[in-house]
Amino acid sequence: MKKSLADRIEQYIKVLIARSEENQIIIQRLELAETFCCVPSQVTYVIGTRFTEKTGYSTESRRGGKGYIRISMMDDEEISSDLSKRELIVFIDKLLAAKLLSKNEEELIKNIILHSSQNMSSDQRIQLYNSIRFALDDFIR
Amino acid sequence: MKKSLADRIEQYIKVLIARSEENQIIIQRLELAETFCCVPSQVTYVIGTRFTEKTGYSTESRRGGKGYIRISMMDDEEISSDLSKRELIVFIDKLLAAKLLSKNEEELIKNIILHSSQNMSSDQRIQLYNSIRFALDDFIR
DNA sequence: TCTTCCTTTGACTTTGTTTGACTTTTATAT
DNA sequence: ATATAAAAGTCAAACAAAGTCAAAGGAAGA
Repeated sequence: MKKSLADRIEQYIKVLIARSEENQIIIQRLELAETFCCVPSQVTYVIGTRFTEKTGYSTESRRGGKGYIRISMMDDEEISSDLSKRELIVFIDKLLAAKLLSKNEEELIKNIILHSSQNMSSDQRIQLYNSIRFALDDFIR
Repeated sequence: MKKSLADRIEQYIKVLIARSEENQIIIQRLELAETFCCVPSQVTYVIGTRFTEKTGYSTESRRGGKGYIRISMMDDEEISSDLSKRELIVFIDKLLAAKLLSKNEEELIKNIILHSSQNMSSDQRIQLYNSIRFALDDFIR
C-alpha cells in the first residue's frame, strides 16, 4: 500500500525517536524537508497532526538561526493521564454550564470516567478520555 | 443465476483476504472501482452490505490524498468484544425502555461506545464496556 | 401486474494532504 | 545598536481521496 508523504515522515520521526536515548529528537525543519524533498511546512503539518499531546508527544521549537524542533514522547504518562482527565472534566463542566448537557448527563459521564479509571493502565485511560471527549464533541454538534 | 456486480466485487475481496497474510487487505476505493468499471460508491455499497461487523468483518478508512480502506476479518478477541458491545447496547436499550435513562442519555452513551471502539484494542474495549456497565448500575441506583 | 427489496448510479459533502506565499523570531555580523 | 540572514510559523488554496444520500433500475415473489 502506498503511504502518503506525511505518513512516511511520521514513520521516519518515530524511528528516530525509538533509536534515541531520551525518547526525544531534535531536528531542523528545513533539513528534514530536504531529506524528503518537500516544502518545510509539510514537516509542520506532520508534527501538527501526528505528534500532538493527544497522541502522547510534546514539542518545542525555536526560530531563527540555529533554530530547531524538539519532539519528545511524553514520559510520565501518569501525569499526562491526569492532565487529560482534568481537561475532560473541565470540558464537561463547560458543557454543563452551557446547558449542552443536563445535570443528569454530566453525572452519568463523570460516573463512567470514575469507574473506568479504576482498572485501566494510564495508557488506556488517555485513550478513553480522548474517546469520550470526541464522543462529546460529536454529541453536542 | 447471474451474479450481480456487488456479488462479484464481494467475491474478489474475499479472495484477496484469503490470500493475505493477516486476514486483511488494504484497498483504494477508486482503484477497485476502476477494476470493475463501476462508480466508487458501488464499492462502498458492497462493503456496507457484505463486510460488516455482523458478518465478522471490521473496516477502517481514511479519506484525502492516499486514502484507503482496510477490511479485516475479525479475530476471536474482536468478535467477543463486539459481542459484549452488543450486550451492553441491549442493556442500555432496556434502561431506556424502563425509563431509567432518557433518550438523550441513551444517545450520549451509545455515542461514547461507538467512538471508543475506534481507537482501542479489543481488550481495552471489553474493559471499557464493563466500566460503563458498572457506571450505569451505579447511576440508576 | 404489483410490490418489495436489492443494486446501480451520480451529484454533492467531508476529510486529509500538499504546496507556496507571506510573517515572525532569533542569532550573528557590522 | 542595527541590519541581515537564517531559521520556524501561519494560513489558505489546490488537490486527492472516501462518504452520503436519494433517485432510478431491475429481479423475484405474491
